[in-house]
Amino acid sequence: MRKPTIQDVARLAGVGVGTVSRVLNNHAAVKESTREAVLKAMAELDYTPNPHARRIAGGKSYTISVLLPVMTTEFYVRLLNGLEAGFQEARYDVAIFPLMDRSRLERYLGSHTLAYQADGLVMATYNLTKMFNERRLKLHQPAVLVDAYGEGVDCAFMDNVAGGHLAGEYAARMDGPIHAMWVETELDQLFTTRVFEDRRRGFHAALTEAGRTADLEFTTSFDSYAARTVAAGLLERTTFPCTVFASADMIAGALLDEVLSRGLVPGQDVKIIGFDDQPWAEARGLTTLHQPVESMGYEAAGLLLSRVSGFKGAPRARKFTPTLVIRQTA
Amino acid sequence: MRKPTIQDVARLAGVGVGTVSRVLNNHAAVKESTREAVLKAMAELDYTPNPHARRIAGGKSYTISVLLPVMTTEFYVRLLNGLEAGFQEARYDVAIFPLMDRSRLERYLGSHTLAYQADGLVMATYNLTKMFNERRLKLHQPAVLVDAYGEGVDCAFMDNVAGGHLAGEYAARMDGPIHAMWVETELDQLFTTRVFEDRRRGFHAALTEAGRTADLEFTTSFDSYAARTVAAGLLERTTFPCTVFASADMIAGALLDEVLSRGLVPGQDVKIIGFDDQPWAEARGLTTLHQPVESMGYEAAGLLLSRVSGFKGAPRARKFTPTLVIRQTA
DNA sequence: TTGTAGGCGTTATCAT
DNA sequence: ATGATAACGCCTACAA
Repeated sequence: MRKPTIQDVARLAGVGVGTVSRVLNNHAAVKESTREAVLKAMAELDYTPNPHARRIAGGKSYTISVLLPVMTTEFYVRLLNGLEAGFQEARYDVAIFPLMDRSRLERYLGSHTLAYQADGLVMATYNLTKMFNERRLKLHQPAVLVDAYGEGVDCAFMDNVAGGHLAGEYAARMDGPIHAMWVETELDQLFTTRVFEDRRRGFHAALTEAGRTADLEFTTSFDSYAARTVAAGLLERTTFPCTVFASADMIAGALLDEVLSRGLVPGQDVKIIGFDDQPWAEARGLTTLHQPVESMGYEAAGLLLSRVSGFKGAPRARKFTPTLVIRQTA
Repeated sequence: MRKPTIQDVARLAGVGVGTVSRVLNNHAAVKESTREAVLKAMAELDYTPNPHARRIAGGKSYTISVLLPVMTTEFYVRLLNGLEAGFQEARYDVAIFPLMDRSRLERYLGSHTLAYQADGLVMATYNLTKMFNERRLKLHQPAVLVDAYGEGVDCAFMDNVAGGHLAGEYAARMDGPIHAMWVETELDQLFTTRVFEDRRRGFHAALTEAGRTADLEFTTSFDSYAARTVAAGLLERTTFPCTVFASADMIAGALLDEVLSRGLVPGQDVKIIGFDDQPWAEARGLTTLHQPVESMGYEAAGLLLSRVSGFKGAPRARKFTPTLVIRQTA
């Protein structure tokens, strides 16, 4: 009752193991009739190749590892969807290795894990290649960065500067003071991300170009309760009408709550621009920046797959740009 | 510059590969002096064993696969933490295979994926063993259910009935009408979970035992905006003071928002009991049910590891019980 | 076009 | 206590 091997298939089909291997990896030159015979034998035995053996024999294991920060946000679900879609088309499996904290990272850098043994590695949000270099560790398989930018590596990333710029352009056209709510960035030097910094840069650039400046600016942690408190502070100090760029939908949602609870009218007294286009954004009429996250993931998969297949060209960087979705709040 | 192998280590240490393998798996009988020599050589070469080769050689790969529904909730992060802690102690790696939808599941059932080839399999939330049986597929490695219950398999699960009961007992002691807010359960027959149904059963049982009954009951989707709307409806219809069992903290949070925005006093006009003890629950003073999720994951890891090590006893089921954390809202 | 044989990195079974 | 050596399941020359 043990799992059938390539030998079993060869025997049943009356061919050599080499031939079976050839049809398995559709290496050219297999007579159609024998190919069919082999396929039939495989089906009959319910044979599936052993990825470990494949890998060990110097071939591919058809597995891609994804190093992903553990965040309970919609963003990563969408990213995963895009990645999976791309890899699945090429019949690759993806295994996720959650990066919970720094100690976890150390383990991966220890380089004995399975993550390290797949055909390719995708690193989301954090550019871990730096670390590999610093420690003079060699990456033994092709890698791609997604939602991050790095020199010398293929990468697919979101242009948060452009996103912030779009928000700024739009806000500059509104009457009344312009405010902003930013998100506190992580302090861990390893796990640091520049998204909010970028959104801010783009936003300010756009305002400047339009001859305007930001009035009040607040920073909050990425937590709806905290954001709500900060939003209250903002509403205390502003005059109306005003426009607020809340650099993440979660923040925008909290602000929206606070606005409504004060009997103010969103889109009129307070114009709100979010960022992310969360699933609920449409229902709440939130004007926000939509990010093509799935496309970014899909593209990253394509970049990596080309490397896995032997592509040797120069590193490629693919930039994705958010689009402004105008709804009722602004 | 290729990765060092056991051969390299053996050569450097001046011993045979067999000896190196022995110290690697600390099989008995290796002279202390040679063991040290081998260890030194491994360190020097920065050697780490190849899990694929280990697996192929009939040994173990020291990798566990976790089949996990992709959900952006704190719950799964905590669960993962517990699982990882358990496996890590035994020096096992864990690879996560995300279950996004039914088609994904089909692939895993196809049984050729790497997920299927680890030393053990943990299935979270969904009892996939049923499916394996229905299709007469054989699981080639030990499996454990976590956050799910199943006959004939080891499992570690949360007693949501008991949790609901605790909420009911507590609510029954309050003055005024008792209401409840439930969460709409998924409709996919495969991906169905009974947690909210269980919480409800326990809750009603407790009320009955106390000679009371639930007054208003609402159902909402698992979304804070929708919940807020439902909460508003509830507050329109009730009299005060009242007590509300919100069967998930996210729902409780939305209700709390609505209560505050109406100038009502939580814990006085409206007593709120949540479920989950989310990170923010303490800051908001939410009375809620705390689930020992990490412990559950840790225990599941232990159960699986014992199987992987050859334990043949009858299936074991470990039940974990939530505890009521009383804060300001009730 | 196809079969045979060597090798991938380990573990396990022999001897010694 | 330890060193050869045969598996493990597959891929890839090489030969036919």
